[in-house]
Amino acid sequence: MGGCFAERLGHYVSLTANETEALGTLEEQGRSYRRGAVIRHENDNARELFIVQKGWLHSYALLGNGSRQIMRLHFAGDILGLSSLAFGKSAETISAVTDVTLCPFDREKLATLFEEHPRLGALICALSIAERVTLADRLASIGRTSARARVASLICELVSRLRLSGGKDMREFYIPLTQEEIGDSTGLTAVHVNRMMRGLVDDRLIARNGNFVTILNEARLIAEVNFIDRFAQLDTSWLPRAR
Amino acid sequence: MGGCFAERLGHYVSLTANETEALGTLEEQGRSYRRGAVIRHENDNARELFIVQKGWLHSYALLGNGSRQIMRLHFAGDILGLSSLAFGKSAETISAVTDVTLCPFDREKLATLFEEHPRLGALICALSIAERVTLADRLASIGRTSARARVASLICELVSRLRLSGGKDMREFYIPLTQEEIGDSTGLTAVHVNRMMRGLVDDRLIARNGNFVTILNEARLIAEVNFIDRFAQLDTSWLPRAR
DNA sequence: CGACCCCTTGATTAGCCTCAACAACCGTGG
DNA sequence: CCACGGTTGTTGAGGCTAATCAAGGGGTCG
Repeated sequence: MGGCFAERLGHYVSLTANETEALGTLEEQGRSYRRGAVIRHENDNARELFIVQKGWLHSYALLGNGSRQIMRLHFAGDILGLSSLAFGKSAETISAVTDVTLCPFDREKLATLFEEHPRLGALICALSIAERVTLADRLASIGRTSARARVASLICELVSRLRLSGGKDMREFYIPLTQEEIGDSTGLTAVHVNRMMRGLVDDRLIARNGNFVTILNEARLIAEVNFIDRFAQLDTSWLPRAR
Repeated sequence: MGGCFAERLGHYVSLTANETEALGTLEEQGRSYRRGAVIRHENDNARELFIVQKGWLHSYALLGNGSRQIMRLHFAGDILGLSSLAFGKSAETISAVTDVTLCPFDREKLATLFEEHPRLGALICALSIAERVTLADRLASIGRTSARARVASLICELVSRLRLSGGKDMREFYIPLTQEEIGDSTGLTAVHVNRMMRGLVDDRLIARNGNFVTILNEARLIAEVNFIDRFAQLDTSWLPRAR
């Protein structure tokens, strides 16, 4: 416990002792939520951000026509609720896909961080930009590719992100998403997601067993998709010096 | 021209003399490009950012299947090329929709800005987050709404953004986009964009005359769409103190 | 055991794409 | 000044993809 945020940022730069300490003082006690819990509704006033310590979450918008668009899945290490920095309220609903533990910290304390540790402020800025770019990738996937490619693309994204914590050689993944959730991520109906997954299985690109997905032919899977692994290559060379 | 950037950031906070000066030193001489010029290709190494001084641009991705997804339209005052902060290269192709003038400034100088003017660093961070949220709005539009609603939504977005510089009472707008570009923004074909526009005209929601679009029934237009005007309400209350 | 959720599959429908043809417009060069 | 090619807008016909509607099965939790 403690240091969720430092651990995350430490992936990108070597933190000084000063920085690590400053990050430590941001965080409050971790909080746990049950599967299905709503952490925050769209338009809730929000002065807190979170680091995900354990579990899966997703953020989504509910539309007037009753449908839902999932914007992003969040795993351990991800920063939640950045939109409160820009708007003071949540732009999306955030809810727990599995049981989760979150490390909250206050938005006001980030101001101090920007003042006293400009390198960390700039790094957070870079992370939010990287998140925007992955959203743009998904936009291209949904706007301009077939249903099959969208599903394959989501699988590629999950694989790439899960390997960050699970090791580069992982081939089998536990994916606690319903087909409806996959549909809401990819702009498809659950029924059609089912058919597309079946197609991928029939073509031996993947195998499925309950919520476990095994990658059988990664080369072909990637070939069907416009997948770019963004977070693999964050450039931190321009950041100011550490304090 | 100095001060493009200061002018933009000045919309959100009152800049101190110190801050204005610091922003002024960032900028190099403005550069002009002709309609259709590519400012930057996807994956170009890029150490520069730009502020748009005049004209329209768009950023887009070209997919393996030959199609294009336009991520965002950029107008006067917008910041271009933020993705180079995260990756050191451009995540998207940026090109000029009309003749444009851009004010470039160097990425390295932003590091100094983060150090010496933490408030401005935090503000830039907030702006990049706001941009992410508008991208998420478009994702929901494309993933979960009909062709007609997507086109209407794009019109609403343009109207809202053009009024920022043109005045709140504007009802007629010059929109220098081809129907193909509208399609590439909304995930539709040019042919279908044409039919949807025709529908909006037939229903007297809008009128068209060449590239001019007049809003006839804004209430109904908005009612068909899940439109939220994000930039109207940027929250800067948490920012650190100015220097 | 029943209720509910999720997955699966089939049949049908609707929305958007593709292909095609033509008109209008623009900038260019003869 | 006009002829020309190229781009953009417009409209129709037909086809394909994904949605909708529907029904049944398995699993889990109370």
